[in-house]
Amino acid sequence: MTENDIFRALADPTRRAIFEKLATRSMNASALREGIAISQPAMSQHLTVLRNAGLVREERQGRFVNYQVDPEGLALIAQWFAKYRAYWPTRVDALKALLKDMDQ
Amino acid sequence: MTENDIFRALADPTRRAIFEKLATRSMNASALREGIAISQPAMSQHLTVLRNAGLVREERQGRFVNYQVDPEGLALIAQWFAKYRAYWPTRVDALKALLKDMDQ
DNA sequence: GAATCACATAAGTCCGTGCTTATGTGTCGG
DNA sequence: CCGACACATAAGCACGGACTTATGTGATTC
Repeated sequence: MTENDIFRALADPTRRAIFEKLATRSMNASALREGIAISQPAMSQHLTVLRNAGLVREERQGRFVNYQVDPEGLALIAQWFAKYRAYWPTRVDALKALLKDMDQ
Repeated sequence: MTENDIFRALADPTRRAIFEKLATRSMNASALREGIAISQPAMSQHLTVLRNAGLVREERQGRFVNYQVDPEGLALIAQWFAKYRAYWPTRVDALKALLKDMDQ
């Protein structure tokens, strides 16, 4: 689970699609395949890459494996981007709104 | 300059090193090579990738080409991460400090 | 307990990509 | 203008990665 693992995991558009789908709600590998044209082994391999990157967590439930977003990977990569926040043209207003959200 | 271009550009550790070096101060391609074991053509190719991703801007100055961080690419990718900010374990205090910095 | 299901792993193939060497293009100094 | 310099582009190669088919593993159902 290194910075490099995370960037390389997110470099693949299929894996980003998987991650984005998991961000809406946690689900198992079969459910993840719905709507994404991909074979079962390919999905399994992608999930392994995402898991090794710390972007996804797995939890066995009988013969199913439930997957969910792992905050650790996101935190690590958010830290990387924070180093360059000076270059972000982010509006202060948008940040204030975000802060308000988090306070609630 | 798509989301995919940016992620793929950042997937390479050498390109991240180049970008990080440029984030400290803008410089030309020769100066960028110092400290990074890389040939001149390889550096040129990496800079092309970073430029196409919108992560870097170039500005001709005589026979030199000065490179600097382009905020556009960072903004686009920051937007992507913002979608998953709900998963970030970011401290509210850290955000408040950031907000304070930006107000100044 | 045998078949089926959900998923992982193995092995092979193909294509993209990062490197190299060689050469091209444009700019400056003498 | 002519050599040197800063950088870009071309072409070829070698490796990694995403896919495939085939098979393995463990849990469930009847």
